Amino acid sequence: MGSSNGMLKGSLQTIMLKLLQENGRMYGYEITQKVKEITKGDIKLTEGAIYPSLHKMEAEGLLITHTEMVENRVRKYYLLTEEGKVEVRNKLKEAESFIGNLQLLLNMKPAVS
Amino acid sequence: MGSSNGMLKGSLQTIMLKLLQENGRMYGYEITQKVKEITKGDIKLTEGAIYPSLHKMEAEGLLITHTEMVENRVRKYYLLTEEGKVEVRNKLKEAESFIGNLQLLLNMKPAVS
DNA sequence: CTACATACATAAGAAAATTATATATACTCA
DNA sequence: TGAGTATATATAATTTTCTTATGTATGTAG
Repeated sequence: MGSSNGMLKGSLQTIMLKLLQENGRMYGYEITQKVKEITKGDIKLTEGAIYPSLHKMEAEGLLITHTEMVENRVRKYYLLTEEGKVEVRNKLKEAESFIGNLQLLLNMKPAVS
Repeated sequence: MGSSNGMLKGSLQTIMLKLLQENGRMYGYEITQKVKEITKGDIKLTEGAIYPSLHKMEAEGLLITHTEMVENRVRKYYLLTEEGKVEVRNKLKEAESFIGNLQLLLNMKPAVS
C-alpha cells in the first residue's frame, strides 16, 4: 500500500515551502500530486493537512495567493513572500541537520572518525 | 544554540526503540543523555515527551521494566520484548524509507537515473 | 447515474509534542 | 544556609499537527 506516513509530522511545511521555492507558484491539489509523483506514491498528502497548513503560512506572511479560473475550476495559487524565501532556507538547514542526527541515532550512517 | 528540534515529531519512539535495541536496557534519563551525546547537543529530549511515550510502549507490550536502586535513587530500566524487537525493525524500515523520500523532496539527494 | 478526477474548505477528533509543575536525593558554591 | 545544578521519575494542562469525515462544485468516463 506504500502510504505508510506517520513520520510526516513536523515536515509538511518544509516540504511545501521547498516545492514552492522550486516551482515559483503552485496550488494545493498540485502539491499533493507532485509529492505523490516524486515519492512514487509513498507519501500522500491529505487535504485536511495541506489546506489548513497553507492558510496558516499565508496568515503568517510566508505566502501570498492569487486565484485563477482554469477550465471552469477555481485554482488558488500560492507564492513565497520575501519572508517566506528566508523561511525556506532556514527550514532546509533545520531539515538537513535533523536528518543527519536521525541517521546517526538510527545507525544509518557511519560514525564520523 | 543548536537545540532547534521541531521536526522530532514522529520519530521519538523509533529513536528510543533503536537505542534499546543497541544497549539492551536503558532508563529514561539515560536515554536523554545518550541522545544529547550522539547529536552533540542538537537534540534534547524532554521528560514530558519520553516518559509518557515509554509508558505507552510498555502498555502496548513493546517494553518491559525492572526497577533498581542505584546510589539511593530509583532507576526504571526498560527492555524490549519479543514484540518490541519486531517493532524496532519495522520502525527502522519505515524511517529509512521516509528519510529517502524526504531527501528526494527536499533535493538533498540526486534523482535516481 | 455512478464513480472518479479535479479543486477547495472546514469541523471533529486523536496523537504527540511542549511547558510547567511536583517529588526526591546529592553535590557544589558562595 | 540557601541557591543552583545534576540525577531520576511522573503527570497535568495546553498546543500543535495530523487523520478522518464531510461538504461544495465541475467535468469526464462508463
